[in-house]
Amino acid sequence: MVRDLNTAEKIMDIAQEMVQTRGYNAFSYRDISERIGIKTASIHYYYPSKADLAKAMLERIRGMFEVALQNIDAQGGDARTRLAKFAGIFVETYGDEGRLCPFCMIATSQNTIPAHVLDEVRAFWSRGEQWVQQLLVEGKSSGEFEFSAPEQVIARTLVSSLEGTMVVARAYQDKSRLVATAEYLLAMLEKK
Amino acid sequence: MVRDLNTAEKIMDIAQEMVQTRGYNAFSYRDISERIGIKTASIHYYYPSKADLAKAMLERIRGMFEVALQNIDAQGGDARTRLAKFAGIFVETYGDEGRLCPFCMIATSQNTIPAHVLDEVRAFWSRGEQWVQQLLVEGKSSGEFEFSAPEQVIARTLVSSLEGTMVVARAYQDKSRLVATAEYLLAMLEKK
DNA sequence: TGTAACCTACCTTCCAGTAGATAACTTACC
DNA sequence: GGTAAGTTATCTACTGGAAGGTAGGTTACA
Repeated sequence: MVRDLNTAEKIMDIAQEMVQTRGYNAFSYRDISERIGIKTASIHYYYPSKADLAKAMLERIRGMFEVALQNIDAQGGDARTRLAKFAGIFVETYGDEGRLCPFCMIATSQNTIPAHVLDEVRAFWSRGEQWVQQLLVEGKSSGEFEFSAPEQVIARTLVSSLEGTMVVARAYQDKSRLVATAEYLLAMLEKK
Repeated sequence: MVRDLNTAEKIMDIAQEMVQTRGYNAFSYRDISERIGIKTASIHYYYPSKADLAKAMLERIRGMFEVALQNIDAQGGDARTRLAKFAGIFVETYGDEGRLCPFCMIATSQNTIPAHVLDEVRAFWSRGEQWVQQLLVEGKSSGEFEFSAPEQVIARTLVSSLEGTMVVARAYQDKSRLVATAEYLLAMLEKK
């Protein structure tokens, strides 16, 4: 028999896609099993419970997110450019088929999941907000940005606005809504 | 026998609360039946399918939203005040227990519901955006607001940002995130 | 021989939805 | 005013399927 050492990842890939497109409570182990051709019991072998699967999936995405942030930092450039790349992560996630943010999807299901899964969601947003906040401080002191509100408020607004705009954009099947809002939010920070 | 003429509304009340707190795919006719003390078959008498229930519920909320908008207009006041009242609708919806926007919740389930239910979601947002856009035009011509982006982009951003911020605020159980973001988004429109 | 990676078979619970009965009230008509 | 017919709102009982999860067996490779 041909062994596939990446079954665990395949499971997560499909779970992630389904969370992004349908939501946590609208996909089942059966859905996954049919897609990759194994039985549902085999999925339980890798992820004993659905919450375990969700948590592992969110951990993996957080890791990828961290890499993306560090890549942006490594590439350098001015604050405006880096912030645009940050927003670009959300636009890329949305893709062509309207994939929403997995953390946002889990957050909308928060009263139906174990509390420790929600820890992942907060960890993701807190990290993103912290990264943006730092960038705002830099951009302000370098004179690129001009604003009077606290960096924390602006950073939080940026992140949560992108999350919500992904949801709305998909309802209209209009990616340009996401792009336009991202551009507007960034433009507001620039010197008049 | 004592008739209760409001069973249909009771059903919708509970359905709405559950959509806001748990999401469309995380509540059942059984949940409702247990709460109001009737059998699930009786709920089907009023709303043959779950999608019918969702649609009726969204229609009702849109009606209440329309009334709220007209009340704001009727009360008058400057553009900034009226826009703050608009944002206040979202803050009030959030309440003390973190109730999310029913339309946002349905939108995150969009690939699991009939298409005509999503029409309600778009109708809600389109109406809100249109109202805000009109207000932005007024506020700019009166000199209250100052901005260079198209009114449509700003209106869309305002609405979708509030939606997303409700989700994030609930994850942190921190209503002040919602209030702070609403204030920031409004402050950005004011003359420097 | 041990273990990783599956499988079959099963359990319990839940789900949306249907069929058909029934009791209570309303209306129409004599 | 009495009664027949229809309507409303609820019930019991059920269906077929899907859900998450478990127990224990099998296969294949190291």
